[in-house]
Amino acid sequence: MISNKADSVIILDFETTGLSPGHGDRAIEIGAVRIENGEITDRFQALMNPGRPVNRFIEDYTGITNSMLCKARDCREVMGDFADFIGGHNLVAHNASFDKRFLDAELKRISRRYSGQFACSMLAARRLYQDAPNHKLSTLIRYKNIRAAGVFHRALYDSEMTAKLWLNMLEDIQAQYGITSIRFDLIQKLSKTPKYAVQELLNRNY
DNA sequence: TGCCAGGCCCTCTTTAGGGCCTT
Repeated sequence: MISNKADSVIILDFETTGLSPGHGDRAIEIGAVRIENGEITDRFQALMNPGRPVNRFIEDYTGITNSMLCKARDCREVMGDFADFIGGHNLVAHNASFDKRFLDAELKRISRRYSGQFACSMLAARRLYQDAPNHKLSTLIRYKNIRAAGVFHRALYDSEMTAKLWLNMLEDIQAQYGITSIRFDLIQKLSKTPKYAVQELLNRNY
């Protein structure tokens, strides 16, 4: 088991009506896990009613139907609970720029904020696993031989898979570079480091 | 009815364009 500051985080995933909150898209499901000391210690999952129907593509892509969303709680209620769940934790998502846009937009609607920093598992994986076929979440799970027993594109399952990938990355950094206490900002710095400079960054033992 | 984004990265770059990722 690993124990360091970088893995005391909330790992989250949104399912949404589309790609852009700036063009009116809304969240329809939030899933998240809390990781502490290398283990999942808490979970959050909720569907939320966006106030309008989702299109057929989203129903097929996520398995979340309009019938399910009609019975779901309002986005405002769910996001209020989720803001309480994340508290002041640092946050991780796969392609974090996407989830951050929706988190910011939904919390703005209820005048809530968060104080944690975001890290992106996809950007970090692009540096660490440069030989992977691609850096989609499902591909990286297979690439790392992580046990998967569920269906991708549901928020809680994707957040759990992202959490397992995140822990694998921390273990790989620890094993390959001997960094015993991996700080969250090292992962953020790694994500912005050019590929050719990754080895140098990690060899510095931060 | 059809279409709509945005951040990051790479390169045949930087006075730009296109692919990757997310739903």
